Formats: sequence, structure tokens, C-alpha cells
Amino acid sequence: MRPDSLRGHIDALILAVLEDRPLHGYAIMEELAKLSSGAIDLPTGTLYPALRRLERLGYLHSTWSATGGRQRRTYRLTAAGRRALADERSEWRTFSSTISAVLGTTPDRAADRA
Amino acid sequence: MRPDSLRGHIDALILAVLEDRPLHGYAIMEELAKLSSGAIDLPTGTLYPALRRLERLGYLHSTWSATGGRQRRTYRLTAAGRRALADERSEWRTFSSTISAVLGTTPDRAADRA
DNA sequence: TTTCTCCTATAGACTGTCGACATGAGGCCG
DNA sequence: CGGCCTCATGTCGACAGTCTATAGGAGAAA
Repeated sequence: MRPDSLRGHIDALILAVLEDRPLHGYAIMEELAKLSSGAIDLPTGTLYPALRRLERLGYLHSTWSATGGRQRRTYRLTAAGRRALADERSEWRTFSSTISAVLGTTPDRAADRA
Repeated sequence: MRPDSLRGHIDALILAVLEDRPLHGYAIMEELAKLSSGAIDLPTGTLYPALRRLERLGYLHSTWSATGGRQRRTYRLTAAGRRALADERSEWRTFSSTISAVLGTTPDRAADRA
């Protein structure tokens, strides 16, 4: 996937993987890679600043924990984060059907098969 | 539509509207607005630099013409531009189904209804 | 004559992504 | 014991490309 095409959609992805359960940064990367069959490989230089930004916006809340000697910062969605996620989803639907309409492509059914 | 979410997809949109016939800049804006039911309102500060970039990349070729006293620069797709468009379309399909998979949304059918 | 639409264009601010780098603990292998 | 890999977090500076604002000019319409 072309780098930078994710721009503007990363927030949605992060919020989405945190919907069901809290995760720490590294686990978010792995989860995104898994859900996208390896297509999404979020660099740490993108992920960590994004997490801080989302926390600053009040969409995430983080807590430190130590597993063994390892420090982890675990992020969980706030109520505002859930609302933001709902917005992101609906914006994505609009966006995606708009672009598809212009390109003359019909979005395929990969999401259904998954 | 949130500004900036188009980032990385504008090239595809421009190439797509030029697929069937050459158009000048202003007409491209109108065409995009029309095809997207007004959702896409490309500012001139985005469009014109993008057109020059695409021409520099060899995807477009422009010619000046005068209708009345009005100067227009008309852009047409080159052969390389058509190949680029095909690439953009296939990248869009991948991108779109990837994001949809992560968000857990199924792209809706707006493209079919249009 | 003033204002609207058409039409092109640039400059500068801004923002978010990226690649590279830095740091450190734990685990495994030889 | 030494080295290297994985896990884990984070920053910095470069960069690209979008946006807002601004500019200019022709034709049409009021």
C-alpha cells in the first residue's frame, strides 16, 4: 500500500482496533497488520505520535503497566472515543462510496469474505 | 468530507475524469463536484499544482486554447497516464477493502445507485 | 459600473506521515 | 558470557501535499 494514502484514516483504524479491548502500542501495530493481511505496516514514528494526539483529543486514555520488566502503555477508548469512532465509520462510508463513484469502480466484497 | 482525507487519492480522481475526454482545470473541478454530488470541492490551490505535478510526471499533456477571450489550459491523458489510472484503480480497490475490513464496515452500495 | 461567473495561478502556513535513530529489557543460541 | 533477535516505547527532522488567502483578468448581466 502506498505510504501516505492512509493519511486521514489512521485515527479511524486505531480507534477501531481498540473498540473491543484495550491494547498497547505495539499490539495495535500487530493487530492492524493481522486484520489487513500485512497490508498495513504502521511505522512507530506514525503510531506513537498518533496515539498521543488521540489521547490529547480525549478519545483515548492510557495507563502504564509492567509485564516482567517490560513497560507497556495500554490505551483504552473513552466514551468520546466511541463517538469519534462512530463518526469515523460514517465518514469512511461516505468517502469510500464517493471515490468509488468517481473512479467508476464498485467496491469489492473483500470485507464480506473476511 | 473532511479536508485532507483526499490526500493520496486526488491523482486518481483527476486521471479518472480525464479518461473519457480532455478537460480544462475548471471543468475538472465541476466534473468532480457533479460526480460526487457536491462532496468533492477541490480548491484551486490544490487542483492546479496537482495538474502540473501530473504533467511533470508525464501522465497528462496540456494545450492552451482560447474560447472567446478566455484562456484555457486543456489537459488530456497520455498513454502513461492511462497506465497510471489503471494502477490507481487497483490500488484503490486494495486500499478500500483493507480499511473496510479493519473498520468492520461493508462499503455501501452508493456507487451502484449512482 | 459594479458585480458575478468563468478561468488560471502562486505563496505561505500547516499538519501529519515517514525513515532513521535512540534506548532498554528479556530470551535464546552458541 | 557475548551477541543478536524480539518486544516495546519514543523522538527528530525531512518532506510532501493540501489548504487558505490572495491575485489577476475576460465576458456577461444587472
